Amino acid sequence: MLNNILFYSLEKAIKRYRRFAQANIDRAGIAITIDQWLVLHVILENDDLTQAEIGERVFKDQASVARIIALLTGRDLLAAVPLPHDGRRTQMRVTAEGQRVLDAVQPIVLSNRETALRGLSDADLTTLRVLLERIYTNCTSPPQAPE
Amino acid sequence: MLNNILFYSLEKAIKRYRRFAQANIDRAGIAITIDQWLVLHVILENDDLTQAEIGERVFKDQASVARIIALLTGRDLLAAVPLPHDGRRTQMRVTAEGQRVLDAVQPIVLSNRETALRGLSDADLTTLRVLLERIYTNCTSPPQAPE
DNA sequence: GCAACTTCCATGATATATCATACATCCTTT
DNA sequence: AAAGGATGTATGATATATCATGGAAGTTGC
Repeated sequence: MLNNILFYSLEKAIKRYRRFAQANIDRAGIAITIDQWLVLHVILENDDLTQAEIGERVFKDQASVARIIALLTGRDLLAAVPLPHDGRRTQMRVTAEGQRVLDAVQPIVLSNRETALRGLSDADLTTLRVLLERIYTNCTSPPQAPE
Repeated sequence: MLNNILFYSLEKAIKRYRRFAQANIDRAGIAITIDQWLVLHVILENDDLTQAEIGERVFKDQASVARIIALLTGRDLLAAVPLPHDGRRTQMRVTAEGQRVLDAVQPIVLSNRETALRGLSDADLTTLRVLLERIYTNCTSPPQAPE
């Protein structure tokens, strides 16, 4: 039964956290989604990643990243500069407005995390992380034998 | 920094698990999504819930439940019988085909959970659950004072 | 320098999440 | 019974997730 309810607790916690975090951003009057913020943040730190590489860092697939980038570009938080040496790609640049949004969201994200983790010790966090990573790796190589 | 990466681990674990679980259902040749299965399962156990009540049990909102029910009904896994005493509602009934799908998916779900949690002790699961519940409650009452 | 392969991105189709709203139906109060 | 409020459902708009595919551009082997 523990086994049974664990994934409920997981879903429950993550969904609640996401709703909570988004609500706090909304309440601050900042028009960006958490997912868009994540992508923008990654691009700020490394502007020469492919969409697939960005996706790896935020656990999204390339298609999702492409659409998020399109939205960020449409809102002028991100600008695409063609790369001369590779016609398939463009270099992403966070615009001044994008930087403003990042700066505005940053303290909210920190506060969200702090609130969400209130009462959890460092040891708790480590335990949690280790167990979650274990679940991740357990799900990574499919169990079925070669056919 | 622990704080920092925890939510990454959370996202990572849950997304991986969902992909893993869905892949195993797909591989078994069963045409249903995990979310549809969840809703169908809840309805089987209790066929006189409102969409909002179903949503509470699977952490979805009423709109999502409505759409999932529409899909299940369209695939004849679920049938809607009007309730005589309340014209707004219909009673949901899992069809024979729906029951077949539930039965087929059940062992896969059990095996998915077992695989995902391999190597975690009961104590680990309890710890995990307690910590996740704590995150949930931490995010539940917004921190800001009444206005 | 061309064919085959690979990489990168865009996009269609479908499912879900969220918010908001519309609509019908019920219930309560007077 | 009529008005007002509450409840249950459907649906629009937008964002994301996933799979699949198409097309452009790069690379490799010959």
